[in-house]
Amino acid sequence: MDPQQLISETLETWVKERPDLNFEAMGVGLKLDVIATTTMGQASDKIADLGINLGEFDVLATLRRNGKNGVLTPTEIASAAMVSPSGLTHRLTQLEKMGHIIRQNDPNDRRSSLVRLTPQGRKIADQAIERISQHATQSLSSFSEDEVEALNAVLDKVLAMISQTITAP
Amino acid sequence: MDPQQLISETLETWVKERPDLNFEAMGVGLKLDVIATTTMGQASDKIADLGINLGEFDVLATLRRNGKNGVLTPTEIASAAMVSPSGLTHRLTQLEKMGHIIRQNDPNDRRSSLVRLTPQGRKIADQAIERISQHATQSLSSFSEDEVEALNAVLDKVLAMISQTITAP
DNA sequence: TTCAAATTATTTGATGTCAAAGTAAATGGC
DNA sequence: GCCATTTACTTTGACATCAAATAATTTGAA
Repeated sequence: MDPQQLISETLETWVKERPDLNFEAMGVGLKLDVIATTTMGQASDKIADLGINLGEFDVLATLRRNGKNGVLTPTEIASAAMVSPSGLTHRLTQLEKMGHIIRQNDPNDRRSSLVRLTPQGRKIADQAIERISQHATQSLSSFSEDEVEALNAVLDKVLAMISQTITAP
Repeated sequence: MDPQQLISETLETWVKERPDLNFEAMGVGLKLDVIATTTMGQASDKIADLGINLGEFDVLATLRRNGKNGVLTPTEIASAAMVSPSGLTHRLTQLEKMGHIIRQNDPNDRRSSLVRLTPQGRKIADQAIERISQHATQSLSSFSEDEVEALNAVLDKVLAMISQTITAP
């Protein structure tokens, strides 16, 4: 069913069943979730034929963005990609199988390792970021420059609020 | 790391590495994703001690909102909750174990079944929706009424655009 | 110096999800 | 009325993720 209609019906019926509660803010959350899920799903589709998923792209992108040599430790990647250590291990294993990264010993700390982007991995990362950024731009193409800026501003404000909540629950 | 800072650093480094691409829209998507993920995580935490997760709550809520008798078929629930058939079966099994729903035979169609909310399940659904709606309201408490309305409007516009994309890929 | 505590990465076990196959029953064109 | 098609739900298999436990190593305080 049409997501937009689904959400508005959900809110309407809740108001009818529980008129004592306020659902306006929850509606915002619901919409944000549907939008994010849909958008990420579309982005995932855009790079599916490159053989990687969004989580793996995130790792390649983190290495690619890291400029110069494209080398980081797993800990550094995990913190940048907001993924658990175990989740990262799995992603690195997959990417290594595909030849997009290699794991090397860290000469300074034998507990750790160095993850290095291969030329092939760099190529994949570049193709993926091109498609993803272009798809995003296209998705917002009916918004004016001012509207995008306003959207960015309000999202920044929400993000700032969330950051507070995290540090002070 | 602070999500807001993480996103802005990500965008900055991308601009530096790939000045040929436009990352403004992608930034919007990134922010939406982080906000949605964080918000849903917090909502999940709010109901964790009720023994249900967000997906299970979605099923209970769908039944609870359905007014009068709180009876729906699995197909109806799946379409309202935007979950796959297999995912729904699992949720129903869990909820039945907890005693929040019961599955009955559909007298009119023996392929189908009727999912009925128990009084206990109704109580859990009511507690959960109270907490979730209140948490959402609190999360947006620093926004004015006008700002929330503006936020809603822009999200509606994005949703409308997404609905188009889905039907015409 | 020595050893307990912290750090780093991986493994393990559990969860939640989906796609596709499987099972069962209703529907409708002929 | 018959049988292929459609519909409805469940089961199976695969996958990604996380939390917790584990193993190896470094660090730092006594």
